[in-house]
Amino acid sequence: MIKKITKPAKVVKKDLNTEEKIISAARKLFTQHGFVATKTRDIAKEAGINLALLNYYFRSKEKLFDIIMAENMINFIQSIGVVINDKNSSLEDKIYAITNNYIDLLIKQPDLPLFVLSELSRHPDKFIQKLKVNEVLSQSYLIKQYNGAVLSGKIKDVHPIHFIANILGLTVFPFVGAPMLKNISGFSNDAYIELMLERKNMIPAWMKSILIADVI
Amino acid sequence: MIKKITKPAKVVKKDLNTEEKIISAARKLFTQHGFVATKTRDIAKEAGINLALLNYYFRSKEKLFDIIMAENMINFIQSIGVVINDKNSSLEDKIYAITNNYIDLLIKQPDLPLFVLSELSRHPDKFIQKLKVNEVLSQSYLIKQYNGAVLSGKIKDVHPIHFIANILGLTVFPFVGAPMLKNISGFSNDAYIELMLERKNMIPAWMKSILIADVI
DNA sequence: TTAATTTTTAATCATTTGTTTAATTTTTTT
DNA sequence: AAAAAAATTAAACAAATGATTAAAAATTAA
Repeated sequence: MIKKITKPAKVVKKDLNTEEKIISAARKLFTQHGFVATKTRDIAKEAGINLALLNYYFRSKEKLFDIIMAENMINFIQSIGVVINDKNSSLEDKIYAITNNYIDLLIKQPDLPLFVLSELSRHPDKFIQKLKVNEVLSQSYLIKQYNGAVLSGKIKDVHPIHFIANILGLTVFPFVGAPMLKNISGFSNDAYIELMLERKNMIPAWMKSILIADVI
Repeated sequence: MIKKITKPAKVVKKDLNTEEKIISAARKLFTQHGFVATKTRDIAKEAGINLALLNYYFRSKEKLFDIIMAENMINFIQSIGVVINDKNSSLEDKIYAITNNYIDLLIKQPDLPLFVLSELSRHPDKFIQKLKVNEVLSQSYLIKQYNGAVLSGKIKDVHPIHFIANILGLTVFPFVGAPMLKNISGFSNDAYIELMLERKNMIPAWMKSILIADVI
C-alpha cells in the first residue's frame, strides 16, 4: 500500500516547534503573495505540518495573517522609528541613517514594502490606527529638527510630509518598482542590488539638495 | 412567488453593450482589488449581466484580466511615453511634463500604480516583455538629452536609471503610499490631493537640484 | 505504570469559485 | 413570416478552500 506523505515544500527549519513553523511559513508566503493569494494549504505544506494545526494554533487564517501583518508593519517603519528620536544626530545624519537602514532591510526583504502598502490599501482602517505613526512621528525630534531648520532659514519652508514622502519615494520606490525598473535598465538582479547600494550615498546628497532647492 | 433579481451593484453605464459593460466592470474591480481578490461573480454583478456572459465573451477570467492589465500598463507608462521623444522640449520641460502628467493621471486613478506594480511582481515575465519599455526608453530622445547633458557637464554623471527611479519615486510613491502618508500627516483626502498638486511644481525644482547635486 | 492532557492526523463539511451546459429569448437573415 | 444565428438565462459541475471533527498518537501528570 502506498502511503501519501505531505512533505514540506522546501526546507522546514529544524528545531522549531509547530507554532513557530507555521508562523515562519505564513510569514514567507503572506509577505510574498498577500492575504488572498496565500492558501492555508500552502502554508501547511510549506511548514510541513497538518492543515488542521493551523486552525488549532491560530484559530483562523485571518488571525494568523494579522500577526504577520503587525510584524511586517513594525518591521517596515522601524527603519525610521529607531532614528527619529535620537538627540545626538543631526538632520543630515538622520537622513543617512534612514536611507541606509531601509536599503539594507529591503535588499534582504524586497517584498516587504509592496506587501505592507498593498494590504494597507485594502484595509485602510483595520491596521493603520494601531501603530499611531501619526503622533509618534509628529512629536518626534526629527520633525522638531526639521521645523527648526526651516525657522532658521537653513532649509526651505516645505511641509514635513513632503520631506517624508521624498525620502521614502527615493528610497523605497526603487524596490516597489523593481520588476519594471530592472526591465527598463536591463540589469540583472545582482547589478540592480549594486545600484541600490550606490543609492545609500546618493540619496542623502540628493535629499540635502532638495531641502535647499528653491521651490517657488 | 418571489423572483430573484440580480441587480447591478451600482450604476451600470447606459448605452454600453454587454461586452463593454463587462470590460468596464472588470476594469474597475481588477484595478481596485487585483486579480485574485476579484471574483467573476463580482464582475457580473457590477456589470449587471449574467455570469455566463463573462465566459461567453471573454473565454476566461484570466483572458479578461489580461486585457485590463495591458490597458493599465499602457495607461501607466503613457505619462512618460508621450513625452520622451519630443525633439522640441528641453530636459527640464520633459521633467515637468512627466510629473504633471502623472499627478493628473493618479489623482483620477489612484489605484493604478499599486495595481500595475503588484501584478507585475506576481508575474515578472508574463506582461513586462510585451511593452518593450527597455528599447523604447533607452533609444529615446530623453535619454540622449540626459547623456548629452552629462557629457557637457551640465548635470552630474549618474546612470539614467537613477534619474528614472528618482522622478518616479518622487511622483508615484506618494500615491502608492497614500494610506500610510495620509495617516502620518493627518490630512483628509482632499487636503492630500492638494498636497499632490503642490508637488507638480516642486518635483521639477527638486529634480533639477538632484541633477546637479554633488554625489561623490 | 496508569490516567489525564495535549498534540497530531485523516477525513469530512459547507462555501466559494471559475466554468460549462442546455434551454430560452432576442436579433438578424432569408 | 419563417428560418438561422446570436445573445441571454438559470442551473449545475468540479475543483478549491477555510474550517471542523473524531479518532489516534504523543506527552505530561499522577
